[in-house]
Amino acid sequence: MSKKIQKRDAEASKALIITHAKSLFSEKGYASASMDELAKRCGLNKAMVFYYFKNKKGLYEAVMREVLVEIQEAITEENKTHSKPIEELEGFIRTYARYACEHPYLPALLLKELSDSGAVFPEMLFTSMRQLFALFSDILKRGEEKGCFDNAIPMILYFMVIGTLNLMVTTKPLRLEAAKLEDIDLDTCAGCDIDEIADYIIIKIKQMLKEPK
Amino acid sequence: MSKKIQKRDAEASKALIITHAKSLFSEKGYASASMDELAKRCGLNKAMVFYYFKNKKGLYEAVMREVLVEIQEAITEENKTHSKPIEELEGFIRTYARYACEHPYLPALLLKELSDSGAVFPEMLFTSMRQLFALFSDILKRGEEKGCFDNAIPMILYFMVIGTLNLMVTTKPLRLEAAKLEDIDLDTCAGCDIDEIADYIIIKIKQMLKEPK
DNA sequence: TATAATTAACTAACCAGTTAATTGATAGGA
DNA sequence: TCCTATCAATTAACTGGTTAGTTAATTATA
Repeated sequence: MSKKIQKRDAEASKALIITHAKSLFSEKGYASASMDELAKRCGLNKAMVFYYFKNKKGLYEAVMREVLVEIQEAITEENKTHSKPIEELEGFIRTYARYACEHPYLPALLLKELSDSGAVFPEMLFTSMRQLFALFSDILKRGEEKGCFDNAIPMILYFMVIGTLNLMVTTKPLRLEAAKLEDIDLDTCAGCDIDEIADYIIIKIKQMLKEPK
Repeated sequence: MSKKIQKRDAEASKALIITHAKSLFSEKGYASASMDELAKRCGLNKAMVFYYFKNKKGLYEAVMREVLVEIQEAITEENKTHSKPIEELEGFIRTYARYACEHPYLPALLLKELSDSGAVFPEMLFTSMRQLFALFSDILKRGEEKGCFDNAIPMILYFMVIGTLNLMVTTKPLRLEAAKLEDIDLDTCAGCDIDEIADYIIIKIKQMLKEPK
């Protein structure tokens, strides 16, 4: 069943649209992303977008679904390789960090959605985010039961982790620019790579969860 | 010099536009905010917007400037009442939290800007954010010199604080909705007020900055 | 030959920004 | 106190460009 190269390939066209839509939406945001430009980037006729995805919202929905499923699967998969809560937590943070850095459309799209309270597309951001948060929350809960974590409020800690990582990824160009100015002595971590950042967050989160003795 | 009520009042019209623009931009984002709708909300003619602010970008600039100056002044003012770094840090977090909660357009606008790397209006977001960050950074630096803080990377800690607070504010409606569902046992802190959240963050940040002995 | 994929050309709505005309406040002179 | 010239504030109506979405015809494939 190997696919031969053909002029017409529904799957290929669909995938092409999603790929370019991911970057377009994350660059411009939902409202400013033009379907004309998307078609041009894909090298397809604009009508194809509506043929496959009904309308702009439908395309955005498909994009968000793919993005969220991807990150969720990556993290869930990685999580299986650990048994101790501390290792699970470390894995969660490191995997999210790497994934966000390699797929920078994710933090951009997520922050845009979260700053809108899901104005464009509530329901599914909702379910997917809830599932990811549930995984994080469970790790902390198990850790508390085993006595290795103390005084954890999962919701706040969750936003601490993904909020910080998302911002560190999306503001990278901004921080690089700020580093060039030398009027005030300010370290914007412009040179830091994502693993260093993840390591630092891990250390600090661990410190936060240490039981006071 | 008391202003009498008159049919024509430039200052009042200008202020009216800014006020409604703040909420419109934070609700819809820059691209989706329509100047027609803004004029309707203000009860003014659309041409007034362009008469006072030249163009949409000019209005957005004015809005962002006001918002950022407001928060910066609030924090700088509060900061003067403290002398010890730990108290300064506490004050910074608590003031930002309260201000963000009382003016929810701030977190919405900030997250939108930061997720774009300042695509709409870079220069001044830049300077203002840098000044606010400089204040935060200085507090940590002084704390480290006095030996009360350890292993602080200001940029990451800054995003940890404002990232978490911004997200907790903007996602409040989302978290309230999530709390109604009971399929999985998940605490979304729907009932938490901003002071409790700020207190928790303060405790955790303090723990993170404790010198290891 | 039937059907799925693709296209060019179109529409109707919207939107930022302009313009020229009009209205209201006000200060100065008679 | 009234008249009026001036200028600032306000308006309705318009423009040109863009956008999401449609349609009917065309081409490739099995």
